[in-house]
Amino acid sequence: MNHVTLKSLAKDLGLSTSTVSKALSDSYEISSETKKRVLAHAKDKQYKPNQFAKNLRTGGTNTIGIIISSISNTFMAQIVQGIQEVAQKYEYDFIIMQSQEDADIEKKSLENLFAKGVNGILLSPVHETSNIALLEQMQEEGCPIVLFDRIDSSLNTHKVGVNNFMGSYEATQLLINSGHRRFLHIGAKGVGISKDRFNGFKKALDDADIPFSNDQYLQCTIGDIETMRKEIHEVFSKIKNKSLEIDAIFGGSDIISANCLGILAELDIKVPNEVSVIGFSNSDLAFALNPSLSTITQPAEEIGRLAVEKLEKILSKKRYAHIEFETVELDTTIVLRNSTRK
Amino acid sequence: MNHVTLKSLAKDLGLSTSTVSKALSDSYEISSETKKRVLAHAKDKQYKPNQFAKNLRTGGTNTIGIIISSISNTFMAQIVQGIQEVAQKYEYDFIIMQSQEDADIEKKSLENLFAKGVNGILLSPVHETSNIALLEQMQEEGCPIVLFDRIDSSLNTHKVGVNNFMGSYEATQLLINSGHRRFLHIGAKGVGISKDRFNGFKKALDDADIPFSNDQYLQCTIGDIETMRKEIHEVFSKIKNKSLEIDAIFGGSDIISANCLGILAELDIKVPNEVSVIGFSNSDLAFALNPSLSTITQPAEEIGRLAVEKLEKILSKKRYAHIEFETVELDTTIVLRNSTRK
DNA sequence: TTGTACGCGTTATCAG
DNA sequence: CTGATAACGCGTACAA
Repeated sequence: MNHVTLKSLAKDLGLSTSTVSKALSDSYEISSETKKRVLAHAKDKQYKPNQFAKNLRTGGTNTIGIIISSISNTFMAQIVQGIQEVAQKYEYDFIIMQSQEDADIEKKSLENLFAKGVNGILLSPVHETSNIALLEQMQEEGCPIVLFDRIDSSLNTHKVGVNNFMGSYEATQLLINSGHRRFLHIGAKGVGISKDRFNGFKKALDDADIPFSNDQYLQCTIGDIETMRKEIHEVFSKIKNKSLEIDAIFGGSDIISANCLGILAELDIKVPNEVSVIGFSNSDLAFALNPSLSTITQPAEEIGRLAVEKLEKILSKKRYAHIEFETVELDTTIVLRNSTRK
Repeated sequence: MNHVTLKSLAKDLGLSTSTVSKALSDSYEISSETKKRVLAHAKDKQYKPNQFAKNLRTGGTNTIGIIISSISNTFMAQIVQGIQEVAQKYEYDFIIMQSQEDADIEKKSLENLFAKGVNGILLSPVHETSNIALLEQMQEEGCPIVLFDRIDSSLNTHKVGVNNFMGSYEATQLLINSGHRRFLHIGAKGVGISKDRFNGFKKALDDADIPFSNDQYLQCTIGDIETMRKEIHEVFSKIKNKSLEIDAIFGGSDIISANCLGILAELDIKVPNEVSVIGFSNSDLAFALNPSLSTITQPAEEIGRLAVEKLEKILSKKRYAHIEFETVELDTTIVLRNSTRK
């Protein structure tokens, strides 16, 4: 009684495999009588179709590939949560791969997923130009790509993320309205959306006629956490010894924001008395920080959900050729906690 | 030029599919001359074997299933990182599923993975008795299971985790040595390893003749974060209004520890002046908290790596019958930061 | 050393 | 409404 297959079911019931197959897929060709018999027996025997045979036959895999920078990033984990939710709905499996902010690893992952014959890929690119040629080729060969989070790539496809410019603009404006004037903006080097975030920030300053000089903008290394900390530490030291006057720090990503607070504590710079801090962050721990961290929060799960929906849209219409690609920019939410002066 | 298959390669080279197949798998039956030709051509054509056909043929899938409570848990994310590392080495893919602390979802996930024909499963069980019967059945039917993190299950198999008793014992002892006497221990309700952690804690107290009453032990709900916070908040309120005298709080898991700090800050209970805090935690943010959180840290990635190695061991020896299962208990590391008085 | 032929479990086509 | 048959791409006895 090893494996229950179509054949074994057919034998049990005195039917042919094709009849059983059709019955199980609720084909109109089969009498409801037979369907009932087959279904009952299949359930009884706990029949599970062999996915590989199915995939081999149909060409599809019912699997989508996901490539993110790192799984141990709260924001990404939340997105994956959303992805899983909708993927389940459409009965997709998914394979997660990590690019670790490295374009070469990203390339390998893409090729790997493609070789596995995934139906489509959800990608948060390493940077705006990484592997564009490969991605285009994959699209042509019938493997649709949907970008999420980092949606500044020049690839022509669906993109799902947030309006980084606006989120940044509004947060900055809030800080300005509560009296902050000398800002330090810390962004991620080489990441395109960092530019949008910086631009939103800068626009708010300009609109309020607040001066800004280049030493108020740090583009720090991502991918290597130690280097990042060192870079931030260096600038904060200047704040500590008053060679750089700052009253508000704006962290451009989840990881940057978290590290800012830790380093400020190390240097014994009081938050928010000496300096306010606000940052893009989706960590549940933001509230646990002391002072709790004011954040610009992204609808991470919604990004994940929408990304799958977009992919499904392409997948379901594959044959119908021409698709109008769109970019969805969701709104961010600003949560003011205790790291910012009122 | 659609798909490159064995057949197409064979045609190109004027060979048969079987020769090509054997050449590609480096069979001794094929002349090194032919092998070179085939390999070169295959590389040229970017031939990728169809996994589904291969799997269908061989029965295996080269895929392992992973079931964890939640992907947005730093500790689990780190474990997955370790898993990925070793899985890559053995050329395994992996599918991640989340049980969300729910035994029914765990069951569905197990069945799903089994139906997919994964080679084996890495599982961090919802609790010590969840789905034991199913797991045993799956093992019998040739799907090996390796447990990690929560290794108190009665299932007979390889298990990889940490020595929770000792980690807890030593941490408590440290706090005792620095003068703490009135402890509050917060564990996760229904999770077996919480008992080990509590027992280690209790033993340290006993060995030092420190009295302990039941209201110094809170078993809080996991799976629903709001409920957890409410439960913790309630107890901490007693500390605040002095109806419960406590000078040290011991958080029994990553999530618990983080929430403790947040709630203490909310209630304006000074750490470590009024109360010291130490907790099991693997969050990178521990250092970013203010005061930074003293932690008992688990070698998460190593747990992941070892778990895959154990699984591979079973997989490679499948035919050789009798396997001696073992339980690996790695050591924890205590990192004292500023949340504990010296 | 190479080629032939079959089967893994499924779906799809076509005939009955 | 049902059944025989082919095919998906691969690996492997077995034959040459």
